[in-house]
Amino acid sequence: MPELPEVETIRRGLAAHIAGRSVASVHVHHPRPVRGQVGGPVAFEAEVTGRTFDIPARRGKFLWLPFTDGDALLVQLRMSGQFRLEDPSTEPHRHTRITFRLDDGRDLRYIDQRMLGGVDVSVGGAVLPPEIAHIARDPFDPLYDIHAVAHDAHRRSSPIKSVLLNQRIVSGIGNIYADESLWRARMHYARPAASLEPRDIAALLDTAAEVMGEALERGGTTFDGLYVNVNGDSGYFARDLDVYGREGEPCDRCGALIVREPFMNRSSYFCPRCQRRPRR
DNA sequence: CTGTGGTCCTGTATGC
DNA sequence: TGCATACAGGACCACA
Repeated sequence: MPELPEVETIRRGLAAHIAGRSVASVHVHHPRPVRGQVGGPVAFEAEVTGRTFDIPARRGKFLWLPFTDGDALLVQLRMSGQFRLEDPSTEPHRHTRITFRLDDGRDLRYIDQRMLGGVDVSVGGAVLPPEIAHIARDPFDPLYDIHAVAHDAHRRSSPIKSVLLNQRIVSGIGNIYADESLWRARMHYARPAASLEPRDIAALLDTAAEVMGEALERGGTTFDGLYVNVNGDSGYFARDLDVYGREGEPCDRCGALIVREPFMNRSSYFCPRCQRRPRR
């Protein structure tokens, strides 16, 4: 569920509280989120106990919690993963899957309703986990090369939205921010990437970075309890969305009614007047 | 090689 | 009320 702004909000929240903390104990409540661990939950608990966290890092929607020994905890939140830092005396959320007891007496709780994501020990992954070496840099990465991305995209036959969602081309953009960016750029989601000039694609990428930057300032987008920061609080960007989730409501720009269409097994929201469908 | 669709899960909303 | 269906902020993997 979380996209770049939400994951970055979580990363910052964790950075303020777990950097320098060591893990006193670990308890895995459900095996699925550690399914990648050889030896299962028991081995995971033993692997992580006693290690010390460094400053959390992120690429796109991937989060990792480096240990001071050079390894890391690689986290894929996918649709419903979240972290909360809470006092052990508070009642855990019903979907709490892993509890990390820290040496300051607080609990880091990994909560995940659907468990599509997971947590893995990444050997040697402190700087960049090898498991996500194929994930492209995101627009907030200092080494992100927007012109290289635009030229790559320009060679693609697929719809421009598929390009925005392809984490091997540019990472961090998900279904919400893809739709919001396309609306701002007045571009239809089905427009073939190859039909666009690299400069137009670069402008779209700039727009995507702009939208995600604004969302980050608001603490991310929340519709329900499935995205919250480490304190359990919601972000406020949902009230600033222009098209996502607004089927049947008037476009903020022209007043035409927002349309929802199926696209790649999910939904695309757009303004039929501002964002003209490509011919053919 | 590239691009698309099914799949992994649980929960909520909606319609009959 | 019960039941069925659709849908949900993602990404991997098989297959065309």
